[in-house]
Amino acid sequence: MDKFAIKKRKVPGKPGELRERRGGRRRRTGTPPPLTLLSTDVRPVWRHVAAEGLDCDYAVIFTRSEADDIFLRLEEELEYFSGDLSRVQVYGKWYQIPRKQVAHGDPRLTYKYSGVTLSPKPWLPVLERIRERVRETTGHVFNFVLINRYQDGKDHIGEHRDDERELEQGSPIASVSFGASRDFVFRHGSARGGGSRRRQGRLEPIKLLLEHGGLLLMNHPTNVHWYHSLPVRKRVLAPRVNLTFARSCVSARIDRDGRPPLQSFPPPARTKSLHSGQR
DNA sequence: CTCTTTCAATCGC
DNA sequence: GGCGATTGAAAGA
Repeated sequence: MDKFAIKKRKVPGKPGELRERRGGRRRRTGTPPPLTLLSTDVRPVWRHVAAEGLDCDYAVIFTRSEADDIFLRLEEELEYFSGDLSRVQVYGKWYQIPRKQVAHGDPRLTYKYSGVTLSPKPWLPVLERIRERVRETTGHVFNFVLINRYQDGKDHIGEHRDDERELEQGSPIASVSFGASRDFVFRHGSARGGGSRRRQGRLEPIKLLLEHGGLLLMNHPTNVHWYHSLPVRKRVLAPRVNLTFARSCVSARIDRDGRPPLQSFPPPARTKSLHSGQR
């Protein structure tokens, strides 16, 4: 709790109001500080990423050793969705999604992804540790996290916007990365689709490198007009785990008489949406 | 009922 | 290796 010593102070150009205390005297020669202090003695350096309708902040918020430790724990402890929850239909054909995916969050929240309603699994200590650091560095509290694991550079995610309809109005989305660095691309909605190359005055794509221990904060209204993707990178051979934190306001329907909703996992199939055979 | 949005692989350059 | 264009059924507004 006091490991990542911070104190409140307004700092221009920062996404949050919090900033770590500067501890310059710690690096005296001959008296190395305890490893736990050394490993967290980092002040995040924020980079603001802005364009027309795009407002993001990026910083590495974990030291190398913290990130190494967290990455190992994530690899050991996470169990990703499988079966119907990891398949998607595109242009009439069914595919395994080109990555692994799992959701954790407060009980009774739901999350819709490509027509499938996911119930998040309960929080794990390593996830709460990450969430707490994000809160310390941004001032925002999140109640849900969608985790994507990219085995190597062939795993990817196509262009999409994060659906803000289910999020609390105006709340940002925090994307935290561990493992291999990967390119990340924003494209404006008007720059997509056929013929867009010829259009004058179009907005150029914005490319970022998401690093081990890095946090990308996507502020409103970024996700309204800008799409983002994690493109294939054939030369990347190592895995990356990404955690997208959000503040959801969608609790499972019911609540009419305060009855706790039964965990629907998988949700009762109201439609035939998960079956490829029937046609 | 109509309209909009969404996903990933494949092919050509 | 990378990028743009192309492929449609299903869901939700």
